[in-house]
Amino acid sequence: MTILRSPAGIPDATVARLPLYLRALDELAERGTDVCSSEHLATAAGVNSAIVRKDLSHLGSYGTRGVGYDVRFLAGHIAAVVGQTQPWPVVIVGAGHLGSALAAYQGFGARGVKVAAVVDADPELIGTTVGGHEVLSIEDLPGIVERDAVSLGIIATPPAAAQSVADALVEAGISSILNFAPTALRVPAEVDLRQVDVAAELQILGYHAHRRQAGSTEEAVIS
Amino acid sequence: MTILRSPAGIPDATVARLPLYLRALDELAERGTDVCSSEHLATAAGVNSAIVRKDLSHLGSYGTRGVGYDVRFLAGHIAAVVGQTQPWPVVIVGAGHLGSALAAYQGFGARGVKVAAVVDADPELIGTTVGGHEVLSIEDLPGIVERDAVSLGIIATPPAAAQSVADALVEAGISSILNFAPTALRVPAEVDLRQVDVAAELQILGYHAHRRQAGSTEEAVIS
DNA sequence: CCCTGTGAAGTCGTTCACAGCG
DNA sequence: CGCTGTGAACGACTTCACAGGG
Repeated sequence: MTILRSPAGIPDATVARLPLYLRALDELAERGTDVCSSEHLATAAGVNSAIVRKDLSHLGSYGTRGVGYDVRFLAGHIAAVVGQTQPWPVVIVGAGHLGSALAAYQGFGARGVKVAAVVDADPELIGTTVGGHEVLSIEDLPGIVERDAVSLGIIATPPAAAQSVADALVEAGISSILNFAPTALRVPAEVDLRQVDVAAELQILGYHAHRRQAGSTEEAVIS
Repeated sequence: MTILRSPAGIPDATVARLPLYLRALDELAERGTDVCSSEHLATAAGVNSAIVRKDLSHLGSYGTRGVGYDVRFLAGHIAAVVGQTQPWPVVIVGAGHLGSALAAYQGFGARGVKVAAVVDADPELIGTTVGGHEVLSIEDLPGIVERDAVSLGIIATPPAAAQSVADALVEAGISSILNFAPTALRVPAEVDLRQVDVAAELQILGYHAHRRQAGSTEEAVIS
């Protein structure tokens, strides 16, 4: 008999949407909604309802047919799946504009993230305070990582420094990296790397804007 | 006969990689590389070579068989496709930590983006200077958009304000929005919307980190 | 001979549509 | 009767493998 369906092998696309559902469910809960349909959750999360049902089915989650999902129960379930039962400690490398903004960001707490430390290589910045965190030396990384059992690192440095920072993070034992520097990083296969490139996002938007403008005047000439 | 293959209908996945190629090509050009193979470009951009060739084939771009691609020519061609022949003016809404960091970001210039204005709703912030830009009132949006022909907007406000800001941007005539606020925005279909959610990225990384840790101890119990 | 450009195959994700349960 | 959960159809993207040109 089935006792526990361990949520193994959840598709990446689904995993990427779980945080959206979590956020949407938290909002619904705050507004006093106890139960919601897939349709309801879908609009709150900005996706369509078929995909919500398919995604949730991957977690082996139980809704009630004819009724919907228990908001609090589902939120707790998803939180457990993403390992957000207790906050993840994160180390931010780079105390420039972006690093400071991230260090000061108030929204992390509610999303299961807490800033363990901010480090930088620049002696001028070390010792200053950003977002309530004293900036430490990047030399201290190994100690910080071990002491707070940090497994997530954020790179918020200029591109030229990003690769060596990544190496240092891996060396210190960090296995998940979020990189804001516009560079392709080389990391070992077991390290999980995600990229945020604001300029690239704008260029993608630019492409579509460009097509909208040019679309009417330009014409394809084929054959 | 085929005179011009207008690059219509480029797959979204390809469009999303064009900025990476552009960045990689610019780096190669700076290092004095004149010609590069798909393999070469692939490693510089952090993808694999088959996808580079397929992507470039969508642009109708010409490499030389047995040799590779002319770095400068290809960069110019991609820049033209994404509409980056001249910088896109961008308006940043929200002069908090994140908005300030974006306003001060030095990397936009090289990537075909220029900050046209920074606006905020908070009277305390209006008139201050962030990243060399005087913060203007959000009331001035329509004027700014029209004067500088801005078509890209960045939302860097608290989530509670994001929807009304989006409405204001659309109202002012902006058709492409990059949203940093963790909220699902509702915009007209003709408006292009992209989302950057740092906390969500960290949660995704958290999921994998969680599985790495728990994977060995937990076990699936099926049937 | 090497590297591009591309059909074909394979993989992954989404959407559809409905059976089944509360 | 409504909504979940899911097989099946569909579509998109990636990878393979090789024909073809410089």
